Amino acid sequence: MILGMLRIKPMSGYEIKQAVDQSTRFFWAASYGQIYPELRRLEREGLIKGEPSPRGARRRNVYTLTPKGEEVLLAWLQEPPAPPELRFEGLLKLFFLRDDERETALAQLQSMRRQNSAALGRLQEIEPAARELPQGSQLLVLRSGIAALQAVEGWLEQAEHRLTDAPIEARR
Amino acid sequence: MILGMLRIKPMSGYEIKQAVDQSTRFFWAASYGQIYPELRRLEREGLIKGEPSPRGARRRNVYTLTPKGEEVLLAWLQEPPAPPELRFEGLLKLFFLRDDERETALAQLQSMRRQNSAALGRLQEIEPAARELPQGSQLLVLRSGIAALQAVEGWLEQAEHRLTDAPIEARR
DNA sequence: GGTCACATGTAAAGTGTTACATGATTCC
DNA sequence: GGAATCATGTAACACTTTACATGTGACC
Repeated sequence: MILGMLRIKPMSGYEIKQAVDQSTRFFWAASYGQIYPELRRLEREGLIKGEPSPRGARRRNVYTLTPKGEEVLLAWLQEPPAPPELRFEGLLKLFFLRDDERETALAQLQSMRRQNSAALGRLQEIEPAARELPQGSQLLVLRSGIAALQAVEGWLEQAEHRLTDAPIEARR
Repeated sequence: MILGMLRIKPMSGYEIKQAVDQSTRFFWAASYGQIYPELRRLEREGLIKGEPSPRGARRRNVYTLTPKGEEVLLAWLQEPPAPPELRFEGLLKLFFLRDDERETALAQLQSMRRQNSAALGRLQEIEPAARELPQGSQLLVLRSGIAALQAVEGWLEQAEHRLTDAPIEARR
């Protein structure tokens, strides 16, 4: 991820973190605790090169891809991707809830929908600006997120309705 | 997750692992390296109780929820869920690929589609049997997975077509 | 006898988050 | 002066995977 970010343009660790938070966060997050040690390691391995580039008296290190780093990045970009990994606590809770705990299931579905709508809203807000992005694939990826969240949204609504409209005897 | 599984029925660590692999794996996975130590910890904390239940000379430990464990489980089931976490390497690669690397982007999309179709196929295979599951929510969760994967499938196809049909100049 | 599924576990390595610490600059 | 942002970093902890180790039982 760091190599990919640095191919877009040379950046400091702080800027990489910002870029992640503004772009890949939804499908690939990273914290300072990962980024700074990793920058050192990548430099030790000769894949990137750091250069002091202070702003006033505020120290700052801007990293650039080395030719070797670009090589490694390109090879990685061509390898088939690892299967996606997901950790979805909401679904897990739903899975464990029994038919006699419909109230709780409904509440969980509503929580999930709130979260999902919020995320979808954020992506949709970004979309107009993303049309100006230099690389078409970045817009593509954003739209994949929008499509997936919209599907989840639809499913959540349907599930909620099914629980709400369910047979009378279960309703009490 | 362990508490939830044990509420369905008392199980050994081995059986819990099997249950996870057959059900929640797509949105919540677990390895033996997590399960066995965790079973010990949960027993130490009094949330579950293990009992030797050998099959022949093959030792085996079956764990049951204690009242305290059930209490903790119910409280957890009612807490609002943590936001889902995703790690999707394929999207990350796509994100970093430039418009002049369309061949690679296409290959990655195809890899993703193969993976996605395979996963979707597995879920759809399960679906008929899942209608007989004791809890409606389990079927609900399965269908959420099917819906999400179908959405991704559609998006992947569309993205592939756009890349294939697009003129050499970048297409927005 | 060999292979596979049953069954439990540990050690090491790898991955990742959180909280903290430090200091500069900008803006109100 | 105080708060927010820029900027870098570490330490502790939590989490997870992988590989290995051990032994039983069923089936061919």
